[in-house]
Amino acid sequence: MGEDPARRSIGARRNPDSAEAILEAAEAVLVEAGYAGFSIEAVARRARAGKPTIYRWWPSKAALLLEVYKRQKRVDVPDTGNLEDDLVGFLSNLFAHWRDTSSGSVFRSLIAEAQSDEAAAAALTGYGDGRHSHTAGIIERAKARGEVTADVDAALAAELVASYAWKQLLTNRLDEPEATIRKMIGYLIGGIARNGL
Amino acid sequence: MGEDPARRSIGARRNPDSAEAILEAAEAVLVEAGYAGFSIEAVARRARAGKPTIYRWWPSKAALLLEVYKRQKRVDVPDTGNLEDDLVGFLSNLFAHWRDTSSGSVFRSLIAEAQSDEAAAAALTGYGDGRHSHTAGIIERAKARGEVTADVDAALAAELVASYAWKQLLTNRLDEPEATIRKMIGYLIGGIARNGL
Amino acid sequence: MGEDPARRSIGARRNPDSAEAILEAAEAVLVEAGYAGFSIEAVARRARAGKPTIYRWWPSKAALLLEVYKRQKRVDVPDTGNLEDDLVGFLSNLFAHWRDTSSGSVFRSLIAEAQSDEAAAAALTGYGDGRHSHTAGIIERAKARGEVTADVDAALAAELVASYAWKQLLTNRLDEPEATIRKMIGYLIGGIARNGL
Amino acid sequence: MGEDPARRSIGARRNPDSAEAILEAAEAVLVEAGYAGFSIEAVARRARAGKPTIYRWWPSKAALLLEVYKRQKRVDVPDTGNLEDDLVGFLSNLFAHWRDTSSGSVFRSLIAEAQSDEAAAAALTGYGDGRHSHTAGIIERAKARGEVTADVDAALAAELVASYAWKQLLTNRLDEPEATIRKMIGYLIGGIARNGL
DNA sequence: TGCTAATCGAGACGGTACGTCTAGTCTTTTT
DNA sequence: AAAAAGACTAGACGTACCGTCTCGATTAGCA
Repeated sequence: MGEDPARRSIGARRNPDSAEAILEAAEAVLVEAGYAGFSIEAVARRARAGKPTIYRWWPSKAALLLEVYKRQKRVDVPDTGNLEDDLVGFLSNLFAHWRDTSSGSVFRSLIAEAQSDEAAAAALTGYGDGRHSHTAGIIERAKARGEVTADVDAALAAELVASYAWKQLLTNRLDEPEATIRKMIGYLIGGIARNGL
Repeated sequence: MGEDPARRSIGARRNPDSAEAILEAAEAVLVEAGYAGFSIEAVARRARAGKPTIYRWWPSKAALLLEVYKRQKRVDVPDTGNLEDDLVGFLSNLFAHWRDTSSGSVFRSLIAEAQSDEAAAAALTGYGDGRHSHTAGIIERAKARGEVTADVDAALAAELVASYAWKQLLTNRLDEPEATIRKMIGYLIGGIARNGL
Repeated sequence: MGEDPARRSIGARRNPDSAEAILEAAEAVLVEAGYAGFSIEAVARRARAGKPTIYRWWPSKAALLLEVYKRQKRVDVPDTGNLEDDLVGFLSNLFAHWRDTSSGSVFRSLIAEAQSDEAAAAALTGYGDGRHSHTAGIIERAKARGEVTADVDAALAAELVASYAWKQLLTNRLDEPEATIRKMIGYLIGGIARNGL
Repeated sequence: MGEDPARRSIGARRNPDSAEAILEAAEAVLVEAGYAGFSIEAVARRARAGKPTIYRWWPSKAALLLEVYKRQKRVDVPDTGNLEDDLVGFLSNLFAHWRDTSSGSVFRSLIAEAQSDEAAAAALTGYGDGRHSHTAGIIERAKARGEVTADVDAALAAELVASYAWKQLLTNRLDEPEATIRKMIGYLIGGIARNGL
């Protein structure tokens, strides 16, 4: 931040101060100017870093975005002993996290970038798989408690939850009332078919 | 396409040939170069049109994308008399459509564009709402047949289906086997909870 | 100069105001920052022009330099009726011109550029030939007056004079006293050999 | 060249192997890539040397160029007992030397560099003066033999010869036939004026 | 023998400029 | 009035070099 005079090389190895400054700048630019204003130039300017320093460590905008996203604090996954509350709580926390921190902007941008950048797409897939298995854990716990049928594919169900989250994020609808989320989770858990069918 | 010598003004009104050429070029560019290569410049070059001609009729990249998407043949919504088959069929058709035509590329691009362009976001929301009400129709039909509980929010359930479709599109997973789709739809209809809970 | 707001396109043809502004800026940059500071970026900045506008009309730094040089007022070639006075006057005028205007900087830069740019080298050769034939005219006139042996190669003699001028320019010695120039011209006209040899 | 593993420090003093490797690399780069491709970076890469090692001993590109030039074998100055043959021989040898070795490239580059680097200009002037006094020796010898008028300024005449050489070098005309050189030298020695004037 | 000091290769650093691409605006000419 | 054409300013792209810096290893000469 306030360190004037500028950062220098610390020898033939990566300067963590520079890396830090760049990641912080990237996040700030994203928050302030959005994905449209997110350019390597802008990040370099903001971080008082040279463009080559950025390109040296992050070969693409996507790589930078991904690392910025990874640095974010993770959202809490509640454990209430009840599947519905767990899932509703998870989604509520996630939406609040995306709304109130820069995470939402960052992740949206990452998804957008992945639509034109092969590497970003791959990174996103890999990253997403990891996250989903995390979410699937909620369902596995419920399975262990006997709340969920044993033959349910937890990963697939988790994917469904994530899909909903993605779409809300991408369409700027992170402020759904909890009731709506609960209804949605209700459909997933209880189904929409009439009993007896 | 092949009209040489170049199109000319046809007087004080929109030249439908130009509009057509531009939309076709936009689609072609998207298919051949992807969203990354999709620029007004490239479309103008391909369509042998001036950039201002494009900007006159489509104020943004998003508007052009949206119209290209709207021109696409719609996907069939089957009516089998059975909710599960209807939904599985719908998703299968949609994935095939996205896979086999340019629609997938176009829609992906539109979503990406909406992440940095306010107008695109609005257009996408509006468009999506229309589409969802269409999908919701499938559920309403099932409700009428008594397959679905009367108090189910068909729009929300439709949104859930759409969410899944979006995520598969955005993560390049349009080739899921029908069994997976059916399992997913099964969770939505029957829920994942154990009977009696 | 003072025209704010900035220049705009004047339709599908070259804007002479831009060309003018760029050439003036190029000259100014060269005078103020020298060849070392002469970059397309700097010229664009100074001229409030886009880089592509410069590259559109001048494919290389050399082309720009050459045009800047050509725009300069030409140096007077005196006609005193006497060969020695003509040549001394020509060189004195040339040195003064190079010293007192930007021409010297520009031409030096052009020669330097030609050492690394093939196109510049070609342009310089072509341009130089034209100039030398001009200088050779002085000698041809003297030949016509009978001052010079008929079989003298005027072009070669002119080249010799030009060589001296180049070297003085390139080594920052444009302030030689006229006596030195006259001595040098004397050697060319009268030779350095003892009479009778 | 082939010394693997790399050179190391040999203690608190200059490593002559490194100096040698750098000078050789500089020459090689200049020959292979020309002045345009001659960068400290490229020399360091080629020499397997660190950039600071180069900067430590040669503060500028010019200094490096100058030392490379000085290392070159000097051109022979013939002593035929006849002024014209001496000068023609000298120029012929010089042109051949510049053509057939890397000297030409190096010296051209040095002159070019001197147009934007003050230090290079100074070095070039100093070096040139030394060389000219050498060339002037030819004329002094002729003066001693009585071939040349006693009041002739040998240094100035030598400068004129050097000027011609520079210009031929800088304009890529080192392949002039000896006849042309002889004609040029003839003008210098005998003048171009008609006898009796 | 152990310490100091200078040098080495290596490579990162903040910067500047390169030449290309696209954005979005503008004007003229043609229909 | 609208089309084509293409120029305009602006600024981002990703790369190459600039000259400086710090590192860790190396070795000579001084203590």
